[in-house]
Amino acid sequence: MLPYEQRALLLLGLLKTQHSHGYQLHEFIERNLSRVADLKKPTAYAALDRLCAEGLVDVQQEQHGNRPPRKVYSITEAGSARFLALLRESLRAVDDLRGARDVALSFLDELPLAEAIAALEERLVTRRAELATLEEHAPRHLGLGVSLAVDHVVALTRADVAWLEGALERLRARVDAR
Amino acid sequence: MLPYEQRALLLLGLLKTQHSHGYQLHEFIERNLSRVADLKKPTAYAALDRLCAEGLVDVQQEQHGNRPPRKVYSITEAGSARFLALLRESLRAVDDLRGARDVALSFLDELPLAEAIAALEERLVTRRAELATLEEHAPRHLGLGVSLAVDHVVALTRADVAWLEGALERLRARVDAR
DNA sequence: TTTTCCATGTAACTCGTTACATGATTTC
DNA sequence: GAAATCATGTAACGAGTTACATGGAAAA
Repeated sequence: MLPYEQRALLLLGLLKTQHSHGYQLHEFIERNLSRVADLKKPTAYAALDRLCAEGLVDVQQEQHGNRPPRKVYSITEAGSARFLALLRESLRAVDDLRGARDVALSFLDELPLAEAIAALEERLVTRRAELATLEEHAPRHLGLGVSLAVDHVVALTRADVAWLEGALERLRARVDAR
Repeated sequence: MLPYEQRALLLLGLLKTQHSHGYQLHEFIERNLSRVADLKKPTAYAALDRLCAEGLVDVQQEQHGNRPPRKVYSITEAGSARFLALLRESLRAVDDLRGARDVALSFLDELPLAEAIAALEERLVTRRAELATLEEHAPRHLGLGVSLAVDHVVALTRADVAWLEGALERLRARVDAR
């Protein structure tokens, strides 16, 4: 669910530290960076192919015993340069904070108040659960950057929880006022 | 940048109040709902075609003088039912809060600290400007729902600003500590 | 007179997802 | 003997974007 540029940044960034193969990269992302990014397996493989075609990484086939052969990627100089350029660019830019589901909020009035409240309560439960997951065993040994990134997601999630609590309070006040 | 379901919800919701043509709908969204949703013209027209094909809306051609003919859409009963179903569903669900640009945060360490700080300061300026835009002349006469939706975006933007301020403070402390 | 507004679209493009395929190997 | 792991992919699908096309009317 990342645009290609951010995928490239992610993969190049990981390859800068360790040359490794697709499976390994994907696994690392799922295990350690899932709080920050979400990269599907086929998308990751395709991105690596493309990075290769663009000359940003090199490949070597590797085989251990008769396990499936690996394609081990390592970053090139062009890749390093690109990584830095992407990093600078992306660090400056902002993401759109409008969620797709906010459209529904706009039509809240069309639903009986009690039902709207119930729906938002479900939303709140989900978010609180997410927040709990984010806060327990967050990755620590991965450097300042990753901590900041996770912290960012946590901050936004907390804000969403707080907003939901406030909104629910206001809506409940409307019920009582009848 | 909305998935089809949310586009459908948006268009059906507007058509519930007023039957109107594509141009008008798009304009209304741009003018009044841009803080919440972003729907491109070709995407809107395509969505209306599709809603029509699914029997959720009806069309009639209309012509005034010799201005371009209009396709005026009105919601069907199936459309109303669908609207309510989508509304209930979407109100309960949560959006993913991970931004694409958070990947860059993860690699902050790869940049000289001063440069990272400068980049995030730019980010902060942009967000503050967004926040100002959001807060001035926000739509009022559009009902509780829209106010809530805008308020939600505002809350998330404020949280992002606050997070950036905190992060910058911590990073500056690191510079001073050298 | 040039620009903007009205009103609809098409075409070309990139993107990303899901589901499936393969085949050996280690673990339960 | 079944299931999960390792490792790579393909195919089919549908979404959404940008840029362009059209053509009259009103506004600057």
